[in-house]
Amino acid sequence: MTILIIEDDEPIAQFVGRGLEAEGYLTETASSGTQGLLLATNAEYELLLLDLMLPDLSGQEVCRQLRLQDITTPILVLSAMDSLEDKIECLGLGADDYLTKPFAFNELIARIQALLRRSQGYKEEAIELVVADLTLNRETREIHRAGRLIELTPKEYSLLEYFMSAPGRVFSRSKILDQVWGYNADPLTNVVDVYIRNLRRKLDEGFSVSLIKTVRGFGYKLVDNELPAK
Amino acid sequence: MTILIIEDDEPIAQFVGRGLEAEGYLTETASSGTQGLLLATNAEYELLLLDLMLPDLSGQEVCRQLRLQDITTPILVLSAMDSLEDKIECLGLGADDYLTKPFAFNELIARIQALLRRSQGYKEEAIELVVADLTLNRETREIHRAGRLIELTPKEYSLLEYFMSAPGRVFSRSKILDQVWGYNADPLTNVVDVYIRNLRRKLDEGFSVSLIKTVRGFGYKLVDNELPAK
DNA sequence: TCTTCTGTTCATCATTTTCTCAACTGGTCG
DNA sequence: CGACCAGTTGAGAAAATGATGAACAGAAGA
Repeated sequence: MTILIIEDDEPIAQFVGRGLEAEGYLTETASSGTQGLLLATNAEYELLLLDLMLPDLSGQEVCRQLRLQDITTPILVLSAMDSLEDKIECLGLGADDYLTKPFAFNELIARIQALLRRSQGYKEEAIELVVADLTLNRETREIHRAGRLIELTPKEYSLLEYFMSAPGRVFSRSKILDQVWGYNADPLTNVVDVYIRNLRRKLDEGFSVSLIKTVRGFGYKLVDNELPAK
Repeated sequence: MTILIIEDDEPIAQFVGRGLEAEGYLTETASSGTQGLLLATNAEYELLLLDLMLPDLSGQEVCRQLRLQDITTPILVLSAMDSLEDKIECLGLGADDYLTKPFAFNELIARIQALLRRSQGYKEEAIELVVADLTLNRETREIHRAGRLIELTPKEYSLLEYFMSAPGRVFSRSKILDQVWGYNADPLTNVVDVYIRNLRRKLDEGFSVSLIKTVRGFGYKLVDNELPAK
């Protein structure tokens, strides 16, 4: 769930970024058109917030290029220009929505949610995830293993939630970094390993069966729900 | 707990908004049909006040779209048109009541209360909320912990009521801001933290068990009523 | 009008979390 | 056998987060 903010005005970018983070989104910022285009082309984002007035490459151009490359990430244009033509031009170039500055933060959130809902379809998210004797409740944020409450830090929680969304599936380190950390700036980091370790310590302590399996050369996976074939 | 006013005539919107706030409601305003539709779709409101004559998207259309999306928030239409047909058309589109401008403010209040009463009747709102040894009585607005009366300011009361409506559930700061403060113009404020602190001071003073739990990195929750999962 | 009470912001402090680093383990393969 | 690779682990510095007290403005009430 990462949102890319392409905006050269530092204070605005920061304001929007922090606000979105308070809403629970991950955010990244690009401060120029070319940088934004580059990031949007090479990483997966849930949504792009695009300013029109950018130093090197205009927002319009960023938008056009992305659509030319068949990148369908929803684009919400933020602009100081209030003219109908600008709006129409942007929508013609492939933007999905258009919001005029200054705007109420509320409205920004509403539009983002609307776009996300539209792009993700209506897949109902389960409130409680269950894998083997492990349960994760999204409403209370509580995790139990065999009835015992397990306390996790936010990152540990996100990581486990990600694993539990697809039990049995193998996730590569870089995929995990992308989805849980929201960026892949440093490909040499071993945070993932470290967090797997922390999770293992908290989840498996006192139990005989380990829930997270290492897949050598690929990554990690959570044990499957299915009964072991015997 | 918030009423959304969809009205493009600034003075009227302000007049109604202030009046409702004086009555103790939280209000928000949308100045166009699309904006109103957007907000009503993506945030939770208790009631919508809908003008028919709107710049971009007519009130009728807003009404129709909302009902198409299965959004059942009560809608009170405000209109300058006094014809029976208009009224019938609106009610046919899913509006709940119809008030002709100009109207007496008193009448507006009366109809709003009627609608709220009707819509909340379905929800079967409990008069007394109970969590652990804490009780909140909506009729007397009294709060007791272990029999001891606790005095709260209005904001503290709203906050606690919100928490008690879903014990055990984790609420993010922004969600709390949305629901209790009714806006999030400043997503960076820490009022919520401060109010939690006030509540804790008043609720937990002299008791050994704290009722409000911090969920680091996410928000707060009230202790759960349920027995621990076995 | 004056006073008190509420709501809110701000700065500071303590704690927890995140992440990097470097040493370590154990299997694999020349 | 020894070098190497992939992953594991512990420790600690740096950053983020939450708790708290104080200050203050504006609203409500006397």
